[in-house]
Amino acid sequence: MATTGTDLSRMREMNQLSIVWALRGNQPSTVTELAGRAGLSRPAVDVLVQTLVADGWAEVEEPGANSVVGRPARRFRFRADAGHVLGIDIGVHKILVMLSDLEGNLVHTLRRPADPEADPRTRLAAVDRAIDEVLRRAGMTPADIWAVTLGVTGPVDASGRTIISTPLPGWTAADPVAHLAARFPCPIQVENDCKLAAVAERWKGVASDADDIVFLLAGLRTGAGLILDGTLRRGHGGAAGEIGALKAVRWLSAPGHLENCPGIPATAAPGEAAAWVFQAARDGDRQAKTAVRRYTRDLAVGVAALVLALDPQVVVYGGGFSRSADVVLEPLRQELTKHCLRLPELRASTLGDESVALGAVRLALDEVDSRLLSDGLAAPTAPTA
Amino acid sequence: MATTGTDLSRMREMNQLSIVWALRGNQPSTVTELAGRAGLSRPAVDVLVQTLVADGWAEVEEPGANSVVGRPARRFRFRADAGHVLGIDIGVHKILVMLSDLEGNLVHTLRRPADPEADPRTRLAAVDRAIDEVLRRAGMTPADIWAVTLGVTGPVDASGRTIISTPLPGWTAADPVAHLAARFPCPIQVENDCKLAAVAERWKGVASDADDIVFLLAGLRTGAGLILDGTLRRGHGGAAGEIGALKAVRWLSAPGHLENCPGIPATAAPGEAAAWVFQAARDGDRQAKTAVRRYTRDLAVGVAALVLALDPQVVVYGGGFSRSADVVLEPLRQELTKHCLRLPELRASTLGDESVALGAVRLALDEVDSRLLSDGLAAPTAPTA
DNA sequence: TGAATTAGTAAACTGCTCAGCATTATCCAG
DNA sequence: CTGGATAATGCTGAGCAGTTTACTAATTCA
Repeated sequence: MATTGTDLSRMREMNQLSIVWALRGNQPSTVTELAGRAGLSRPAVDVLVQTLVADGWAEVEEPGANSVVGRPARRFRFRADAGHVLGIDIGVHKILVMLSDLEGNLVHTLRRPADPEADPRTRLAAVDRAIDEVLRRAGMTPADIWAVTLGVTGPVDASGRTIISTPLPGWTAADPVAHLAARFPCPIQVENDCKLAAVAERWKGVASDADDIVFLLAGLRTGAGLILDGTLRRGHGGAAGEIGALKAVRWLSAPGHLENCPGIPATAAPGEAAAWVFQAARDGDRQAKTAVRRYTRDLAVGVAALVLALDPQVVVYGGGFSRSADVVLEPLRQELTKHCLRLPELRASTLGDESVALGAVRLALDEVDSRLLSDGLAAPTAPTA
Repeated sequence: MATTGTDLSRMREMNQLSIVWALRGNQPSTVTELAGRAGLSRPAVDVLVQTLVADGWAEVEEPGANSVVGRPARRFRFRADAGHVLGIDIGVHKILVMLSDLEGNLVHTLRRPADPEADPRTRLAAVDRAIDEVLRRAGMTPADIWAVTLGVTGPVDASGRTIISTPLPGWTAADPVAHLAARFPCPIQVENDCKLAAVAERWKGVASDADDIVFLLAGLRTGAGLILDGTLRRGHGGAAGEIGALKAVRWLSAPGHLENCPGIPATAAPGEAAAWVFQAARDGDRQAKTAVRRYTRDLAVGVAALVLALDPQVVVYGGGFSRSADVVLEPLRQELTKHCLRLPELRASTLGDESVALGAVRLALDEVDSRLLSDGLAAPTAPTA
């Protein structure tokens, strides 16, 4: 807790930031409203907001039709389009690129299928093409981007590399940060997909009210992302949440119960088998229900370990299987009751397979914010890594 | 991230606090040194430190023999004895009371045996007597105490009550906060013993360099305390770290391997059996070594679950068994290698059975600090709950 | 004894917030 | 259409905190 001394200029910086925080994510606001929100006096807010307008961080909205008595107030709006960030999900089967403004509004979203067998070079080339397409549509250049966050499967270390256990072929040799740094001058971040999805779920998803969250990315692979006390926990080596690696936790084999369920039509695509089983279970098929129960039982051990270790408020069931949460959540709850001391809330994700890219956007925005907090806000320009 | 506006007086408060922070835990310091540490100018520090002296937070040390060239500087010292806190460990077999000044120096420590079968009323009465004795020796009254933290076994909720699973007979009905609040006007806190021991280990123990710590309280009971990103994680319901409740994790039965080891002399006291086995294993006894290996194997599953879930930097082996860490750590390391992706450092606690009370002191001091941060520092007086 | 060095102190200056008052723009009633 | 009521804006002076600069005081060493 090393508090450091403050002087006047730093104080002004902080007050200016508090105005930005009060402006952002709100309707265009009058000076009086901002003064209330930021806890400052009206004159102080006035001059602060003037300099924000002069620097390009905010813009004035001249008063229009106003049904209230008295002189109509000018309203100030945060210029969310002063900068943009990219959130990118590099999945096994797809690439998802999201372009967002500084308020987190999505400007463009682009989805491209990916070859599951592609080597890192090919995969990164596909990512490059997708990014180019998004920038082209938005009429932007890499210099307009303030931060980029990439999501990949497998644990990611501090340098953005995936050392151990990734289902992306050859990915342990890839250095995605270096690859993107060649094109983007701004900060570049790589993060594990489960962690990003957890972040998204707290930002725009089903757990926005909770500070302690265990997020399950359930699909053909199972993973977890942890948010404790409102912030993402990466672990010392970036490998937090990898409980699936424990042999007693059968997350690796759990989806097998679904894929090997008797009765799956031979016509079903490899990725569709699980969906078929869930639907069959929903329709009352006996064998399918057994398969789901077995899957849930294997899943529950790992979830219980996380719940007992962390005592979260909410467990979010997300990932590709979350569309079938209606047949999973109840048996999962029953299994957890057997294992746990205190049962957390169980919720199904609503963000579907966009959660990873969305979480990447949020992390990129956090990066921008932390730059603002440490460097203060001069004119809005892209920070350099 | 709701930044709030600042004005001059708040700024002064913060700078004053930064001087206190720079003063505390250091040798008596000159104004110039403080200015460097706090990042303020010399004149500014001078007037701040003057008011600190006037308020009773600091005292001057007139310059004595000084071998350096130039005018000798006055030195200022934090008045650590301006206030005191109590850290109390209510164990099954013992009660340990620590009285500490504001710098964390222990003024008095008192250990009293406790009846394992005592009901809560009797136990709390014994605690009262121990507290009275400590206060008497220090010549203090309850009004001189600024914060009290109690450590108990079993998970503790936000109100300081232990709802589930405690080895203290009848304790679920006890309300220790209410009991102590009748005597102490200051803030009172109750916390789980494993969590407190973890805090102590990061404060004065073997993990002071780490921010992500899994602490094991190993004894006839096994428990865990978690420190992530440098702060204690309680979990949403205060039950974080209770991985031992999982059936696949055999922490409940693990110490049984030691107690049921053949060859234990009948003369050994019930609590001494384990120590005998550890010693025998150290001496090369075949059966004892097998017992230790079995114990370690059961222990390792739970540790591996925590390590995989959290990816800590350090695992600290503490509690009553930590004296025998030399025969446990190596087999534990081998077991963990089988389970984990990334092996954290393994360290043996050096605080022994004082860690819980010491952690309680640290938490009480944190309480005092957070009061200072939020309320600022007027004259040093005991805060009221 | 005087030069060098460092600490303490006072004054001038900058920059910020705030309170209060005059000004301005709008609505509405007569 | 006009004057009064209402509320936002703009301006000025007061107060406060920290920095800079310069000066004085106290000590050591040659």
